[in-house]
This record gives sequence, structure tokens and C-alpha cells, in this order.
Amino acid sequence: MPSVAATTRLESMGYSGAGATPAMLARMGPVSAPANFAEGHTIYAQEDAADHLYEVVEGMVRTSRLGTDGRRIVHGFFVPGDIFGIEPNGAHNCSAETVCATRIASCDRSQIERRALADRAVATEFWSCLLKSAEQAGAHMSLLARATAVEKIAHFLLEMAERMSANRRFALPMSRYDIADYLGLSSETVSRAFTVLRDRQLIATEGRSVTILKLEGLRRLDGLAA
Amino acid sequence: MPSVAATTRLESMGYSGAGATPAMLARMGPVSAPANFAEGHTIYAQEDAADHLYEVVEGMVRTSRLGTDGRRIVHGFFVPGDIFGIEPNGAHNCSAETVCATRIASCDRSQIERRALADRAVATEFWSCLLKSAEQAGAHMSLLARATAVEKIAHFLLEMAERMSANRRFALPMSRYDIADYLGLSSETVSRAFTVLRDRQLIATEGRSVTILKLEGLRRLDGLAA
DNA sequence: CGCTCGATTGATAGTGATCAATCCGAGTGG
DNA sequence: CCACTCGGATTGATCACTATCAATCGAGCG
Repeated sequence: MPSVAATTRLESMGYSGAGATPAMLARMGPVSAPANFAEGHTIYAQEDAADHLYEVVEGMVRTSRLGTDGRRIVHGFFVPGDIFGIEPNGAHNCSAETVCATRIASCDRSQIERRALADRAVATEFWSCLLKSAEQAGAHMSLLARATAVEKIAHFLLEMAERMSANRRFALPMSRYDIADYLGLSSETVSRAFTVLRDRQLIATEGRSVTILKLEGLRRLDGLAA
Repeated sequence: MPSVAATTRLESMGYSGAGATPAMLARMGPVSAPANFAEGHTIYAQEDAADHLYEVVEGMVRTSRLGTDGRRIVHGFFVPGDIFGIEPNGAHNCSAETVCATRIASCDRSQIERRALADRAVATEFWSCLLKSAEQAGAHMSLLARATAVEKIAHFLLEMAERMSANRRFALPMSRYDIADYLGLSSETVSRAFTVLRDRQLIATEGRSVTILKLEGLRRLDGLAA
């Protein structure tokens, strides 16, 4: 999979305004100027060398993995401020694609590791990235293992609202298929769960944008421990 | 949950002989003399301060988490040579308990971090621990999201055989309930999946020990990507 | 010896996948 | 400008898988 540069103008897509500059990565080392990518662009593919770290500046990225039988699993969605691409062995386990028009900053992994060995603050920052992603993976495992479809969607909406720092209304750029593969459901079941939450007056939907009507109602459906 | 010292003699339990000394941790710093714990002992509880790292020297440890509604999720099993207890925020997200009589070495986390900042080899070792656990979490998410009960058990057996470096026959110290909570199944379904694999002549069972009869047959059931 | 807990097996019900049809919005070409 | 098309979203009907309820069995233990 080649890395062709994208051209879409982001300002016209409605996803501007968030973090316009890379924050996390910049604290760790020299960062390339953010590059623009169109929707559906592959940043890296499964088995590619894992020699860079990336930060979403604007838009959204998903990481996913294909099973031998064609089943797809979406491992995560990344919003502005999130770092992705940290993986072991020098080879990626997942591929990363843009969910919508997206601006991404990147930086050489070996450079960060070199700096981390010299600078205590960089090392701490790097660790906290790793630990944070491990923590999220753990929470997600709990969700996949034991939650019902409606619980999964409720949790997903709360997670997305928090990560996109949206109070009530926010746009979900990814498709129902993406959400399904993230939560281990079929796209039809995702649709039905949205319908259930809408019928219960917990959310309102308008295309791919969602408004949370009863935060507490959603939280009650989210049976994860504190 | 207090940390009462255990007394069970391990030699008499049939789990001796593996790695008799801590290997991984020792490469990172000074390690306490391994301590013995009886089956069912809590090493640390959810919400405890995460100020130590641990290495299983002998036996087995599971990490798990309780949902608000009582549902339990087992996040992982740790065999001799595995490190556990690395978590962010200074507070554990999971609790850790011994699955059977177990010998555990531990070491101060702050000490490791201090050494990692000074010693390149220690830092690399520490990162590879973190990356390895992130990788395993990713593989496990795939399994939880998309595999059937029989596929989950087949994968689980292959994983355990490899991690316990057993060729064909090995003992599974954990209960069916533990396996169920690890794979997101009920204990009955775990039993039935074992029965299916036995009926298909892929494995033989004798109490909690398993013999793999047809490695290829199990692998065919394991639909994860390479 | 009786108790309890874990494992297994059976019967039944519930949840979500699958197959299928329709609907809708955006982009396309006449 | 509008019909056409195509992919995503929604809803319906049915089926398969797994949870749940229940009973039995066996081993370890007091």
C-alpha cells in the first residue's frame, strides 16, 4: 500500500477547529508538518515497518486488522490529540486508515527513542502513551467480552463524546460498519441499538451526528467498574 | 484486600521445574527474593497503588476486573517469565490473584523507572514489556470480538501451549469459570467447547490437563490474521 | 460419610447474525 | 435539471449460537 499524499481541503468538511497543531508528539521531539489525507487513505498497512509515530491533528483515524477468513476488527479510533502507530517488533499488527479527511503529524520512532534515553521528560511522555493505550485496550476487552449490543453502543457514545470533548452534540464520522467491527457486532445490530436508544429518548440522531439527551440514562447502561 | 504471606509448598503441587529464578525483571533491576503464595491469594486489588512490578517465577496469576453489576472479566493469565502489574496513574485497573500455588518476584516500580532513565538496556527492556502486553491485548480483542466459542477455546489452547512451552500435553491450573471470564463465555459453553474438540479428536483431556492430538486441526480453527 | 464445589450434560429461551427488502442521500451522466 | 445509480442505513423475518436454568456426577475435604 503506497502512501500517496491527499489533497482534500479540510476546512470545508466541518472537522476543523479542534487541535490545529500537534501537541503530544511535539513534546517528544521534532515533528513533521501535518499532512492532509483524504477519506479512506491508508496511512500504513498490516506488516509494514513500524518506524514512525503519528498524531491526529484534525479528523479521525481507525486502526484495523483482517482475519484470515476476511473478518475485520477495528482496534481503535483516534481523534485529534491521539497518538497511534506505536507497535513492537518493527512491524505493524494493524493497518491505519483515515475515516474522513484528516490531518496527521508524524515523527521518526528511532528519533523519539533516542531522545527518550537522553531526556527524562520525553521518556515519561512516551511511557504514558504506552500505558494509556494499554489501559484503553483493557477497558475495551471488558466491553467486548461481557456487554450487550445496547450497552456497547451506549458506552461507545459516552467514550466518543468524552474523547471529542463534546458536551451533547457531536458528529460520528465513521460508518455503521466501522462501529460494528469495533464493537464486535453486525452493522444491522448497531442500527437497531441506535434505534433502541432513540426510542428510549436517550439520544437523538440526525444522519451521522448524535445528540445525547439523557447522559445519566446512558451511564446506567455502561456496566464497567470504577 | 490485605497481602498475607502464603505458605503452600510448591514442590508438592506439580508446578515446579520451570523458570526457578526471575529472568525478565532481573534484567531491569534489583529483585526481591521470590515469595510463595497459596492458591486464590490476592496480590493486589483493583484501586490499589500500582507501585510494584511482578514476575511469575512458578505457578500462574490471573488479572481480573469486576463490573458494577458483578460481571467478572479476566484480562490475562501470567505464566513463569511473564511480567504483570504495569499500569498507569499509580492505581491498578485490575486485581491480580494466584490461580494456584505460585512463586512471585517483585520489584519497586520507581526504582525501575529510575534505572531506565540511566540505562539504555533497562529502558529497552521496559518498553518491550509494555509493547508486548499491548500486542497481546490487541490479539485478544480480535478473539473476543469475532470468534465463536469453539474457535476461542482452540485459540486459547494454542496460546497456552505456546506460552507454557509445552509440546503436546500440559496442565491448565485455572477453572472453567476463569477460562469463561477470559474468553467472554459461560462456563457451560467452555465445557461444551472442550467436549466438541474432544469429540473431533483434536484434543484429549484428563481432569485439567490437556493433550493436543492434532495441532493443525486446532490451527485451522484459529481465524486470526498473520 | 455427607458436604461442597467444579465439571459436564440436557432443555429451553434470548440475543444477535444472517438473509432480504426498502429507503435515503450523494454523486453521476444524460 | 432530473433520472439513475450506488453505498450506507434502517427495518423485517428467520436462524444459529450461546446464556441460562436445571440435574447429575465426581473429587476433595471436613
